[in-house]
Amino acid sequence: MTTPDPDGLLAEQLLRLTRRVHRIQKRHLERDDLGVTPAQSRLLRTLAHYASPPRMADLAERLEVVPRAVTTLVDGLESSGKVRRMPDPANRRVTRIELTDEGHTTLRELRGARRSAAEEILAPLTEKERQVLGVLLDTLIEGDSGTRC
Amino acid sequence: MTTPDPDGLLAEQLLRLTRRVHRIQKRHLERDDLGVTPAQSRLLRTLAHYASPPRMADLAERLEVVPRAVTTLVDGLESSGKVRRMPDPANRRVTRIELTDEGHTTLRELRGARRSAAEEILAPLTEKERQVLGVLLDTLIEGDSGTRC
DNA sequence: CGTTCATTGTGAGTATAGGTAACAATGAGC
DNA sequence: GCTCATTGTTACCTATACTCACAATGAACG
Repeated sequence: MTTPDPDGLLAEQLLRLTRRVHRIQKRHLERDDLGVTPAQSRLLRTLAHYASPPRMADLAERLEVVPRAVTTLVDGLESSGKVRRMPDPANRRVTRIELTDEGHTTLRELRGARRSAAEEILAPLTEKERQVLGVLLDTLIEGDSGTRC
Repeated sequence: MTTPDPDGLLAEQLLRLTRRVHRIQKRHLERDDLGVTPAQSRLLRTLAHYASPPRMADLAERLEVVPRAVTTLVDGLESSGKVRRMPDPANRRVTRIELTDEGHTTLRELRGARRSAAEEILAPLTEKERQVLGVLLDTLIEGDSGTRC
């Protein structure tokens, strides 16, 4: 009651839980044999949110990683034919990333994997609790950009 | 309202948040220059929970990693003088892990780092919200061992 | 025009965290 | 004794993300 978070217990729970999320996600991805890693899956999903092909830098910002990390992810996805690097005619420094047809297909199949993984992870929670958790996590994530710099 | 978690959104928030936790934790550890990685910090903290020096296998189970991972962590901590491998007189296969004096000192200093890291992470939440989050995370973590096997 | 400076993506290398597989030493059961 | 399980470790592989340096390009400005 007095000390709900003595010395980072909550952060520890968070990390512990995430190792679990990671494992489950990986297992579901492997089960469906989609040939993408969790991080690649995230990039694919992010990609789908754009109306027009984003630049590498855009993806880096969205994914909250350094640009170099995006290069690695796109390398993998491109070599497996899920995305395509497209030169930007207006600015020859930028390359835009586009989903291929196969990428779209994978993305659809991925939805199933993601859904069942999420279901497994969130099984112990009721609908209501999931909503609450969602709000709390959102607050924490939002809080980041606010307190930054 | 109708679909609080369309296709693993919650899991994604969780992962995203954890990357943030990781970064913050790492930064705080580096700031204090304690010479331990986040995972090593976790092992040290786990170690403190035992009344008598645990075996490697015990630590692996508690940390939810394969024994091999513990070997690596202990290697690092031993080479920096924070823990000591002790042979078990009763069973010559097992090695027990003990905190050194320096390890105890580091652990104390670590508390500060952990606390400030946790504070930074949880800043956007009220006391009450933290409690709720704690319960939810606990439920999720507990749910694991239940549905396993 | 040329010089300087910022932007963009990437090569090279590193660190962290984790995993598998094989194995040697040891203990336990018959 | 022989067989089998346990314990930690050696050797190696993967995924993720980082820093640093750099080449190519674009922008600003004298």
